[in-house]
Amino acid sequence: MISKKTKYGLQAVFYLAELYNKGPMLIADIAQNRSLPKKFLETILLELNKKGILHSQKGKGGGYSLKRNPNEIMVGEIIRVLEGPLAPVSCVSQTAYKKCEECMDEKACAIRVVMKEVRDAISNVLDRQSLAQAIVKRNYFLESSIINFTI
Amino acid sequence: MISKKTKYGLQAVFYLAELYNKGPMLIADIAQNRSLPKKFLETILLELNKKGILHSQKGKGGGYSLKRNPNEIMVGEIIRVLEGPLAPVSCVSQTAYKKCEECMDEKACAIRVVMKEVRDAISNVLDRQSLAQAIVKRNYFLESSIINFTI
DNA sequence: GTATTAATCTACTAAATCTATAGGATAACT
DNA sequence: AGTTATCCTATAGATTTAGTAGATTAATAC
Repeated sequence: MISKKTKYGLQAVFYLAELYNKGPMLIADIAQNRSLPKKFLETILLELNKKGILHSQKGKGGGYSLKRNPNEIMVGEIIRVLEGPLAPVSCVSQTAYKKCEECMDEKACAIRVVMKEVRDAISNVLDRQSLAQAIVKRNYFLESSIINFTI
Repeated sequence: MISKKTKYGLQAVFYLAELYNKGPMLIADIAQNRSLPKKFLETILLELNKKGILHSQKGKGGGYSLKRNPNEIMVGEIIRVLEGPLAPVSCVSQTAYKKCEECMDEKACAIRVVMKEVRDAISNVLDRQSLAQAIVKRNYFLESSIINFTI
């Protein structure tokens, strides 16, 4: 299960993606709009800023906005910044490989074989799907559920 | 990343899978053989026992063995017992659905749409792969790496 | 250049979870 | 009855999570 921090960050980023090109948004406004704890969100957005996902502007008229087009930011990027590697075990991570401490023989590890497949499966979803695509998909489901309701 | 508890449990279960039909194994032997902390392993195996993965026998000649054939135990089962639901967010879990606390409107959630796909991708790997299959796959890789080495 | 605005930084804390270990109870076998 | 091995409950230290407080820095407006 992903942490609240990651969920909050994703919520904020999706929010900014929907308002892309509408100018910077205040932390306070994002927090209020999405019902997120403001101070906590502050540290999350700061991290996303440092990792090149967001752009910030201080002072009046300032705030946060996406640094790149929502079409060019993959959901996996956000997850990696906030949650860490996608891989279920560090020994199959592509971006942050590390031998498992307790592992005696990596080659002879059945867990590793399975988890490699899991990592790839997760990556195939998260690294191929942009923020924009996710929103389109969400809107499609939302749309069809409204139609079902009104008929 | 999965916890050490889950890794230890998987190691033990794979070990028992390889020794299926060779009679019960002692916790102490499993722990020594796989270099796992014995007392911790004890609580892990107990949990797997209660959830119907393992069979135990007390007294002399006793120990632990798989309750079912390694072909019939999916890796996903073990993960669910030790780590919890496969889903990255509880609102897309098939086995343990629960509305996310911080969520305002599930239908309008872009995170949910993406994470549903992730859950399915993970499940497609873990719920279709038995302990026996994973071991066969591991042996195949091991085999071919030995061949590469000896040539 | 001063006031205002809004992000940045440091540091701290409460609560929960993880990683174990201790020690006695229970059951099975000899 | 004695031995063996799992079962059960409790506990404790370390780490992570979730969040807050308060001062600092930078940009803008006047």
